[in-house]
Amino acid sequence: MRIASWNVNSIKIRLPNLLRWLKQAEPDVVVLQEIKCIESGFPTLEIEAAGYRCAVVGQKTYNGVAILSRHPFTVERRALPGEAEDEPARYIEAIVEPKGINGKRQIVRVAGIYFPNGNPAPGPKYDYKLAFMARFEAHARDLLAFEEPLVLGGDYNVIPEPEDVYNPQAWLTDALFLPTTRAAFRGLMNLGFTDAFRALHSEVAYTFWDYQAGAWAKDHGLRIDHLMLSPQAADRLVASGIDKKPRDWEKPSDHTPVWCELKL
DNA sequence: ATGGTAGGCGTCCTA
Repeated sequence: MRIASWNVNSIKIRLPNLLRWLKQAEPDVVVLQEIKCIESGFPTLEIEAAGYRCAVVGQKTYNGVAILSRHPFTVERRALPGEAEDEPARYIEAIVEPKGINGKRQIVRVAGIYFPNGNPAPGPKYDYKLAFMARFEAHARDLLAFEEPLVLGGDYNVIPEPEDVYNPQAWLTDALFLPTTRAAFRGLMNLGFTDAFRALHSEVAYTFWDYQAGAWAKDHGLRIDHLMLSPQAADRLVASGIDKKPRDWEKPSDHTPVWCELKL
């Protein structure tokens, strides 16, 4: 079971790249962020033709998340607990149920999350980021109680450690790297989650390169897209990676996919 | 050198 996360920065612009990547990477489940459209504008037919069912939590112009899956799934949540109807579209959660081997039922719960950027900090946007992270942590704690394979994937907009940014000194006051942000992220991790990429890789690696200032050419990147695994998922982790190729294609997203493989 | 780029029901806002 291969599960991936990708901030596509507009599904309309990125559809050709998404279809190309689905074909070559063959993920079972993908969570997308920043689709930037409402559900009726989502290219469901094209993605279904590629073999994936879709669920969309849409929003015009900004944000928006989706889950794609080759296996049957049911959507469990379309927002975090306690969020209002008009809250930005940043969360989707589903239970994926692949065909069992020997008739054995095996499920994996997958959440797709688009955390607030939070800049400029301090300010109301940063306050919102921290409030979102607190709401998310409370829900993640509840989900852990199910003791099931669980993957929380998305654009966390958090640089966890200095080695996850090309120039930590330049990012000390940024909302993605402030001590308060990193502490909130650690609080979440310390509930018992495993970073699927870092668990298997010690090398420097990034998932995002800004469009500006030749960041991609100079490899000035950040690692801000993460797949967090519950203990039951971490026990099944056999591989993970960051697929840099799509960042080098025509009309790229500024993010590239992160993925993990679970032996269910 | 305080710039630069991308996307969107867009002449600004977000990232």
